[in-house]
Amino acid sequence: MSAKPQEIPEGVIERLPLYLGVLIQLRHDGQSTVSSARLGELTDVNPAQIRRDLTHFGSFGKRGVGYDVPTLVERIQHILGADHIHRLALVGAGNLGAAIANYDGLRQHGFHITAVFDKDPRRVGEKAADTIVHHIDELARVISEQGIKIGIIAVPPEAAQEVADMLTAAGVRIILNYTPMLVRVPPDVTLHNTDPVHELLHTLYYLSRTEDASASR
Amino acid sequence: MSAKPQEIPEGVIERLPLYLGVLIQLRHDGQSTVSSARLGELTDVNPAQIRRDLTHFGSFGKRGVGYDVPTLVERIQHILGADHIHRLALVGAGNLGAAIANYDGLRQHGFHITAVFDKDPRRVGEKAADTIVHHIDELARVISEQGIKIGIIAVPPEAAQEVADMLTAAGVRIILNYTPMLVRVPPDVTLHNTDPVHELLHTLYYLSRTEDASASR
DNA sequence: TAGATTGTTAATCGATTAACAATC
DNA sequence: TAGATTGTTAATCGATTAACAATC
Repeated sequence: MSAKPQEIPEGVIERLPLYLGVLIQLRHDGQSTVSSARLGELTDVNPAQIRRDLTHFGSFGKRGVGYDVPTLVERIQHILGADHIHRLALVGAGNLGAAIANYDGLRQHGFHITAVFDKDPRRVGEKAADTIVHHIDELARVISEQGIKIGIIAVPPEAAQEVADMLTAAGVRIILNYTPMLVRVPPDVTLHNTDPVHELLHTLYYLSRTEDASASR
Repeated sequence: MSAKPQEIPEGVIERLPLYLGVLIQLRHDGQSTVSSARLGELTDVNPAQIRRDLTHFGSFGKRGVGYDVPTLVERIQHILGADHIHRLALVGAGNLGAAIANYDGLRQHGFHITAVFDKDPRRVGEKAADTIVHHIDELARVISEQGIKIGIIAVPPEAAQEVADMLTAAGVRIILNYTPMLVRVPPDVTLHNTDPVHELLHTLYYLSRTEDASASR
């Protein structure tokens, strides 16, 4: 009630995972320290911006030296809440679901898929990630038993809204939607859409521009 | 040389696909006109912002009435360069590749996957999207023959950079990278990374905040 | 100490929004 | 005409960047 909520700009939070990715790479390469200048090169972010972003959370560097890589990794992980394990629910065990389940980048960041659901009885009982595929009717029970707060939707588009509703009702707070459907969720649930079409349309603009330029006599 | 390049803010270009998605939905529902106010509700964007965004490209509305839905759809598609067909190359025919190939949201926006490649000889010759899987050694030939400018990387992470290099060398200008690897491309190639970890880490911050709040005594 | 690089302030820049005259 | 809603200006807001004193 006395500590103010410290309104952090959205842009800062978006850049932290970017810094983190590069820092983990640096740590892996055995770099012990890194300057904001070097980090700026690697992330295409202005060094002053990096320093300013970090000061929102404290002072992590040493003047004249730079930032200690392992320490900064831990600090950012802590800020993001990525310093402990999170259980995920994956709904849909088709091609897309299988790709996500096999992807171990998630595990490296502490995201463990501990529940997988599918509607198709033939897929129920199969292995996926490190668990067994449940029928979707079990969703509410399994998710609340495990206290899962993060869900991934990888079902056919027409089922997306229904699945989102089920996840929400079961207590999920973050939803990653891999279908192109716009789904509605209550205000206290954070939704992220991952639609290749969106990205393509966006970049397409720049392609059209340069092609027009070279095509125009 | 005389018409100035009309520097359009990045944010504007990012929002256009969002507007387009909703407008296509509205058109499908038979809505003939829409106001910026209504569009604002549906997209969570300030109506003034929508109007201002559109004026970068002309005046498409009618005062007192709103915007004609089919017309605005066509205008935005034209601005983005999505008013004609684009051929795509997909590299990687595993689970993820198959999911992308089967996804018909791409086709609806004029993105046709006309070339698929894989390293595994057992997959070569299989059907994928509307075409046959080629061996990756054929990549340069097929892409340049078809004049493909957009490529999707859906291979194991360790091969990402190599594939990016091959695509770039073959003349591809836009790359969608579905691996978690940070790949390097020349400045005239636009790269988009789609990494679930990034999104999750980002949203996680907000989850941690609210949980801390309720957990702190 | 001299050199380097942070943390932080102040200046710049650009994007968002409110307001309203134009006009359908 | 009265009501609605755009296009556009001007005001606000916030984010980025340059600059530099603090300090390792």
